[in-house]
Amino acid sequence: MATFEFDPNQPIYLQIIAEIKKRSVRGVYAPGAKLPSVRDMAREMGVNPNTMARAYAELDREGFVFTRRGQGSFVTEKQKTIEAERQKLARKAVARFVAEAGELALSKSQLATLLQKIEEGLS
Amino acid sequence: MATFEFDPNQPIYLQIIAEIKKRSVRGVYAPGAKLPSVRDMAREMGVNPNTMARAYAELDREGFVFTRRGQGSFVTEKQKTIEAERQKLARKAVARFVAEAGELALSKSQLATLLQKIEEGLS
DNA sequence: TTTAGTGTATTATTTACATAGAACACTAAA
DNA sequence: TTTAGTGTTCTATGTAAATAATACACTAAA
Repeated sequence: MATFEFDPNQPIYLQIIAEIKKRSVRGVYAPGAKLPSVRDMAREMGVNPNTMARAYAELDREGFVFTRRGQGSFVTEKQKTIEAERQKLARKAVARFVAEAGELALSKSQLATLLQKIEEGLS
Repeated sequence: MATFEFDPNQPIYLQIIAEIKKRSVRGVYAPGAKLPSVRDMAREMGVNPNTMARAYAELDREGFVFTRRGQGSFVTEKQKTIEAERQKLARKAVARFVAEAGELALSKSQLATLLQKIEEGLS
């Protein structure tokens, strides 16, 4: 199976947190859905259960996930929270792109070309 | 002075490498220009000289910088290399944005709104 | 009550990163 | 030759992340 691809230059538990949020945002996990158990998800992604437990605990602490001891961990039922996460991630993506474009001192024409590529890449 | 802002979740030496490349791409350091000494740059960015030395050594290994022992380190004189770096970074920025948009399952209208924001943000 | 499946906690080990401090090797100029 | 300014190397220390192995606490169902 997959064994998720991790960026070796970023803590794994942070990448797991981001991945679970993105899955929730795009509906892979519905609001209130039960997440795979710590051990199952660890096996699925190819990491140590302790690392997965850390990710789950952090998601719980943030309120994005709620945990029932003995039962499992579940994505929040609040659609508002999930929708807020989508907006947050979308804004961050735009902000980063704009920042990077600035840091490269791209000309307007160069930027226009890139934006066109984006639109084409999604058609 | 500045004491550069580093992301605590990414190795500092990698962020330094990226920063020097971006400065070169946007002309802060001209092709062939002498970089500040390891000790000066370390002081400027607020890191340990050993960390800066690691960044310089890596840039040298990549061929983006060349070093003359006893004289200093210099940005490559090959404009081709710098231009290639600009293109690489630009492509990466676009690819990441497209990937993130996909991971969020944004609708076409949502994406169109974001793209418009980008164009506005640069006008 | 027993069992299996949950999350949680603990201890130990390894590795990478960053810092600290010092020394070395080379170059250019006084 | 001496000095100052380069990059380079070395040893030591502290910290965070990840793994490994184990045990504990709770829940639901057999």
